[in-house]
Amino acid sequence: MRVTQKSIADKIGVSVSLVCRVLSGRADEIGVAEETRKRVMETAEEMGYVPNLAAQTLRGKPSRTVGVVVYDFQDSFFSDLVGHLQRIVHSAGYSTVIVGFTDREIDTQDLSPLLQRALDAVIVVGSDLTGNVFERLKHVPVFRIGVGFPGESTICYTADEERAASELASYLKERQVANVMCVRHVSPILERRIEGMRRALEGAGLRVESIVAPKGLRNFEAGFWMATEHLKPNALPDAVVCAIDLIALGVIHGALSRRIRIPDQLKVTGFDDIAVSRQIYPPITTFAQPVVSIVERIVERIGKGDFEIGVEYVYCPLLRRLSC
Amino acid sequence: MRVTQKSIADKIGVSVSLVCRVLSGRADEIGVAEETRKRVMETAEEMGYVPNLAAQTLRGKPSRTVGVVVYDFQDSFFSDLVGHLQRIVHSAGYSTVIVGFTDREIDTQDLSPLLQRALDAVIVVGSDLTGNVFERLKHVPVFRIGVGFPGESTICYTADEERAASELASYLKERQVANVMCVRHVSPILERRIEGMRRALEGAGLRVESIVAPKGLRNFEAGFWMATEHLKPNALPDAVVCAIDLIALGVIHGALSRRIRIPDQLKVTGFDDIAVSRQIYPPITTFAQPVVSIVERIVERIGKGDFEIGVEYVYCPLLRRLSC
DNA sequence: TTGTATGCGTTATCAT
DNA sequence: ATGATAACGCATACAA
Repeated sequence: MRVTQKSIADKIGVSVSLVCRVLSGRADEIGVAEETRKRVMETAEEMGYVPNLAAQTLRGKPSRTVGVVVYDFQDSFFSDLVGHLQRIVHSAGYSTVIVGFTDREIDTQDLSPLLQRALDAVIVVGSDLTGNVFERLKHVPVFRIGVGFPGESTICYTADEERAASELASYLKERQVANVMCVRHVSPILERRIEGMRRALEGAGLRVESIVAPKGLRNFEAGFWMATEHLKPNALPDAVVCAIDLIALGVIHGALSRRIRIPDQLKVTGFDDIAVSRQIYPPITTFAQPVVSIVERIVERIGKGDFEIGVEYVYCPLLRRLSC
Repeated sequence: MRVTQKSIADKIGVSVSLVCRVLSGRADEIGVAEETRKRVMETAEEMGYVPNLAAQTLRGKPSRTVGVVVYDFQDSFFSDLVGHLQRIVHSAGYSTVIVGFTDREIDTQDLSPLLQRALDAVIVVGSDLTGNVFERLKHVPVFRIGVGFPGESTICYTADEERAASELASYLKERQVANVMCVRHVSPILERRIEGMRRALEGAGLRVESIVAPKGLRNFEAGFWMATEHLKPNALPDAVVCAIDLIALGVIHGALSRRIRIPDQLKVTGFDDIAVSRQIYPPITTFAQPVVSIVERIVERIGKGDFEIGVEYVYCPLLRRLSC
């Protein structure tokens, strides 16, 4: 049996409420004999008392628990993000209950770990989630990292894709790129991002060809497929632009395996700055999403109870690396 | 205010206990008028009733929650693992409370999210954790993925490193490798693994040189440092053997950036088969830890309440790929 | 300075 | 077939 306030009280022959007052730290506030206080503290320590969260929660105490919904655990952008999130949230004294999905629709059943609990907030990571997910989470503030959909009641931190696109256009021009290929994809969010890039590139006078990956290919595979099916060594574009690093990774893998040299013969760009992008050779030119500061801001807002709905666009600096 | 059994009872003018019986599914078992049953169900649905986990837990119902302790979130072996774990655990009807650390000692405070909760089990992922972590988790069965330390009361699934080492030795011999470099490292667990490999390689008649990375370098950086500081283009070893893929990734990055061709001039091997190892070019020859089946077995055992202490050695097949 | 009583939401037991 | 009551562990208002 686990140690409760009652077991402590019984042991030293006082009442439960006295023990409670001491343990909840308001001993002096209310007035408790110093000696009693000491005895309670010592006994609690000695017996290994740990407060029962269920009981506290039932009494209405905030559980200091944050729910996390992760769309695609296979994309290391998200799993890295969860790592940071976990660390930052925890150092602010919260714990995390995580629910994740890869490549499938979410149903209500899936969210029950979050619905059943008293949560201080929910953080949704990953963009390919539609509105019905959020309708179930009405009783709790929802923060979202990624692109939201119109009319949703979340506090959304989104990459400033427009600015990124225009920065990319200038950079490619500066590097004498004239012909570009884009990898298109089933994900509506990535479509949107790559479409913004296409517009910016064409606006800057570049020629853009879009390659649509077959349905069912995941990110890396889509990039790999594009490289093996559409990169003709004798008619290469100057650059391939990708919506995320994982796709770029696939392009680079496909290109290198066909002995296409990067970046001499072909430049490749991504988005997200996942760890691998720095770890492969050549490292990928990409945009850094400032995930740490986003998460820090979110945790800070959770602490302050600042839940004002809205979208904030976050600047993602271009990291010029060897792939481009 | 959230919907409770009481609010449902009030609305349709019956007692709470009746509502409870219907909602907990034992309506027929005890005897409830079909019509009443229906009305309760419909009202609950309509009002959006969700059982209060805290109350259920307080009553002693298993919370169907599994605690997860992750040592190094930056190593994608672990973050991938968390993804699988999350998925498998969840599809068996459990939720996960995750606690993570990177590069620092764990103190009791850190574990409080786990200690406070009623957990069905704890799964510890990552090996560089000492005994005092587990002492605090005496009241709950602990499963461990990775190497345990002697005398610890956990149910441990460990890679069969001995078998892997001997497989590696045969493979390298088969490939006419005579001189090998090993990257050594501060982590005691990785030290142990690489030491086992060294023994096997020398036993097979290979010459092995160990390079010790400076303290403070993390996995990738240790590999990178080794490649840039110790690979002399005019005196290369035939192969570099690494304790994990992340270190191998660093070696490969360092080698490629110095125009050393892999695998013609230098072979590189890793361990873990993280996703990147397949995604970079050339892909890394490595050992696959069967994480999915390990996690599945653990979840199955949690369900059955089979908590018999012990160590199980798991076969990790060698995946022959282009880096070697 | 300390103790008693009450309620959070759910459920098991006993009573009607 | 349905209702009343008590208990889980904690925290508070109130009484002593």
